[in-house]
Amino acid sequence: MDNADIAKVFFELADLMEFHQVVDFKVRAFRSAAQIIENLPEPCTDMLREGTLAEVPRIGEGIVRRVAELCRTGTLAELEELRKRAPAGLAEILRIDGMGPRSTELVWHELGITTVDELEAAAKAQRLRGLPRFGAKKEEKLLAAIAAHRRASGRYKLTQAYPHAEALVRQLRKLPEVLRIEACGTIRRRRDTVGDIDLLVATRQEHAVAVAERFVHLPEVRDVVAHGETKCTVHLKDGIQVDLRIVPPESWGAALHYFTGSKEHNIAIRGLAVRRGLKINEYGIFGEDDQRLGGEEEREIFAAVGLPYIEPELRENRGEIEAAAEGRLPHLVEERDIRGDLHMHTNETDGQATLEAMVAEARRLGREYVAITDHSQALSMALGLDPTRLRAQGRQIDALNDKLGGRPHVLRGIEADILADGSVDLGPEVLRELDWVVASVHSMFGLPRAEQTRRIVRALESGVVDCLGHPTGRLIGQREPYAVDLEAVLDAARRVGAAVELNAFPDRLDLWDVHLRMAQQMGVPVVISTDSHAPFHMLHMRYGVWTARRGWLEPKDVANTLPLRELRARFAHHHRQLAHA
DNA sequence: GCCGTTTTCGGCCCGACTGTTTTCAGTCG
Repeated sequence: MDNADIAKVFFELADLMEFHQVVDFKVRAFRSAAQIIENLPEPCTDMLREGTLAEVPRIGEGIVRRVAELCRTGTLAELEELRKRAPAGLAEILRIDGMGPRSTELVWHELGITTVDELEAAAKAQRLRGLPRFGAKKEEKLLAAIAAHRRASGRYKLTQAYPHAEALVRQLRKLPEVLRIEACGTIRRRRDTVGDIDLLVATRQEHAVAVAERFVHLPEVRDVVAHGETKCTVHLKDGIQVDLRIVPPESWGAALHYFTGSKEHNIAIRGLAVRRGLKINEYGIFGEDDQRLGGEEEREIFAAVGLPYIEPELRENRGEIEAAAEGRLPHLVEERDIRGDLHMHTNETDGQATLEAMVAEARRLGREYVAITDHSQALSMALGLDPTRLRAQGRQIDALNDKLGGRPHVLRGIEADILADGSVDLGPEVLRELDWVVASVHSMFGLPRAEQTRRIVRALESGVVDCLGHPTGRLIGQREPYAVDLEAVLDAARRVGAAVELNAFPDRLDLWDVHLRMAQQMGVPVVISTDSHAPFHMLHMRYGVWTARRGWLEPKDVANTLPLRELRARFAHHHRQLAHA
């Protein structure tokens, strides 16, 4: 069982316990344990074996015992017991907006409702309104929520939601009443997927109603879920939910911190505040007798608990508070640190633009170097290059370099397929003519974990690979990562001095936060690349940088922040090896 | 279930909105 499997069990356990009036704090403890296990930097099972699991904060005796049981038997006796007592469909009902544990339990016990379909039927037949706290309006809202649940089922890619957030912010900023505005929540923390868009506005008290009114009437809004004086919720025309909060300017910093989250980070910060006799809420920092001590700027929140400012991307309660307290917060990489882009395609294979057009865009963006890495021959559906075509492209690149005088410097590269047996698609006699070799898996995603791991490790150990492309192969919302022991892969990369890619393409963002930290801790360089198939894709670099920041990466961890000469020196060993092959 | 410069017991973040209440529970973030 990997960390995600174990986390899932604890999430389910917490959900089921909620139906059975188990002490709320116990449920929360399981849920927080699930979240922590999901994000552990190494396999939970290894930590259990080594006895280090219990050292993790908020993982105690009870959780360790259950993890051991899980490893031994594959399940938990108490989970099986609860599953027998609560029908499986209740978990889905719990995800309907407006249905919490108490209401779900109520409709189950009173009306025997155990599925979303049954809930919908009961609402339509007006059979819910007899229950306490259920009325005609609640039935109506539930029907709408069920429809929304079926439509939206889940989360949006950050790269889908972010432009919406930008557009809404741009429009509201034009209102004279709006003093400050920013998107918070998962958008500001740059998580790869977001459930909704959180907007925060600062305005004078007397203007709050007017701002809320303007917001719910924006042209993008399809329907209004809630419309209060300080809080509104709407759905946009494409289904995404937007929450707007309105606060007075003196509360801006406190609210910005509060609505940026994460929830776990906020709880930890508030816990520190409580110990200092302070109260922090979205309106400010308060001392004895509720005396207001600050909250206009976000920095004041951290200062109140004795910490330096913590970047939003780090706020997941994954050690950032301890790091801040000890003065060892990372100096996160920024987009302007990026000097080159080392993965892109042209219309020689499956790209949409010519070599010249791609390089022209890189020049416009001020890149110092770019690597042209078209597909290799094995990827026939993308018209992969054989040695002859690759050499012809190389001559074109040489000519372009002469013409542009090295602004940017264009590197001859390839994205070579890693074949089923772990060999690299092109031989050393061809690869030695190149400046940059990316190797990627594009087939046989379903191999068993051990085999997939062996395959990728073998490709790295060939010694000809500069960078492993999109190491997990996931496509957000479409394809799960392939089963692979990433720690073993990273260890192989470290041994042979290869980099791993952070693929900035919106569907991929692969690697992501947990892996990036693992790579950093193991000393494996990361390359942030756009995998561009068209000139405008090069703008996706920002998504890659955001993801890198979530992985605590500093410029020194990212190889393409290096000047070209140093980059070449760092990977020269592959090319020396090739020359002698 | 977890945790401890106030504690091995007794706390555990906090406020807005809604619908149904005749004073508030449930839900959400």
